[in-house]
Amino acid sequence: MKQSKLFGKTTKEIPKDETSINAQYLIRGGFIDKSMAGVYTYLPLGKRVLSKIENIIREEMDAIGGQEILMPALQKKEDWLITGRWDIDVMMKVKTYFDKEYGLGWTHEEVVTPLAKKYARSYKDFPFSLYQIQTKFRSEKRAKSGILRGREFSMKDLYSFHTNEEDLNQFYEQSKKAYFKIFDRVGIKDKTYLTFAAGGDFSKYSHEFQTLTSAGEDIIYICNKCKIAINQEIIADLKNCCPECGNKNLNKKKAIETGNIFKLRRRFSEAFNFKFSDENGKENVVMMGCYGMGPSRLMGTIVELLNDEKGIIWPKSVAPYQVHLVYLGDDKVVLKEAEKIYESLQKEKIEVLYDDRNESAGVKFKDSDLIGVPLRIVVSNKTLKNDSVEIKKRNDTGFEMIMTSELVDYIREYLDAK
RNA sequence: CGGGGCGUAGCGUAACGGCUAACGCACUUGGUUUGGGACCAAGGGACUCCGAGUUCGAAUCUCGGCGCCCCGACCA
Repeated sequence: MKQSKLFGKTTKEIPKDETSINAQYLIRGGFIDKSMAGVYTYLPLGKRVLSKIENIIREEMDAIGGQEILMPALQKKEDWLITGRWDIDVMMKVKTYFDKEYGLGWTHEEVVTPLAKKYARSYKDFPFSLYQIQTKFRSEKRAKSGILRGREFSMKDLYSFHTNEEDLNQFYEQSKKAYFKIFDRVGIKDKTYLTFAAGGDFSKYSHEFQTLTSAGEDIIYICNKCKIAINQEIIADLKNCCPECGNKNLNKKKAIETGNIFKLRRRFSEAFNFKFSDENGKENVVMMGCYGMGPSRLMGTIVELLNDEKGIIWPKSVAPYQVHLVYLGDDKVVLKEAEKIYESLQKEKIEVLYDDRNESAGVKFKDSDLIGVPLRIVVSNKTLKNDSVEIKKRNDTGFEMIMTSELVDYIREYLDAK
């Protein structure tokens, strides 16, 4: 992508009504644009990051047998009345000209349960799991912290269906592992803790995945022994969650909830009378679990964690581009060489953002630091004297000179490295 | 939803109740620059959030509304 044609602009000034790091850097870098409180547009750069995060999640959900579907955001009022959740305050409602009401989905049990019931009646159909990545709507009383808590946001929600509790438990454990794989791949695993949290009216506890950051809204207590955390909301139940952790081993921290998994058990299958026939032709109620994770919140969390005073430091896995090719000077020969490199990298299917703008070196470097692409390649008459380019890693201060002819191999090696 | 703060050009800010609402960034045109946010010159862009009121006169004061941010509450 030629930066001169890229829609969106970097800015020097911080929007005065945004104080969170993620919002400031993402807006300044031209990743997102605020539409209203808690509602953002993802600009080309931001959309690329979001898509990459979504694809990582997609791959890991597929790996545990999840099948991707897409359910409606516009939902039937009747099904919400069945579960008694129509009048919950986070529910956004829309009304037509003729006063017909619909709900905007903030979760999808009310859609997925009737759906699953329609197609799965025999024990032979189980277990299975369905997921989607979709826009959710929640009427947050107070949207805050950029894309960490919005009223409209991207969410992956997976629902699993089982004939018995052991099978649910087994899948539940599998999903924990899948979640940590995702956190690992997007570069925030070492700050993310499995956390005991309140379970609601259908199971005593749920598990959250809490990522340590000062921008977080939750207080968790991390057990120094077992590396498991407990949400402040249920800290009184400490002994049940983690018997071996005494009070003195706990470390109090602020964190953001980056995932949440629930054993729904029979809460929704009972409400919708979702039963299956077992081997003996006897009917039993289906067991369910749900597993949520927000790609947009994950994106904000990554920015909160991985940045310096100059801008964002994207992990390779989710960076909008892999390489930022920067050309300096106004020399026609240099420009031509830069174009050549740009084309050769594109031919090699390397994702490259090419700063072809007629800006001063300072502007280009500042923008490059802000956008935070992992590898920066500088082409100037200085580097070309030696038939080489300069390569700098965003997360490193030094740089090295590489022969132009060896550039593709260098990049490949860097990208393939863990 | 309670408390606090703020609404002036795309963004950041300035302007005692008193001339045509000023400046920086960004934008347009021309020229000079080109390894860490360059310079010169000439431009364009504002119903000062909306509505009422006070006043000879309102961006400025008063009231109401709307919006935005922060703290708290809330977040199966």
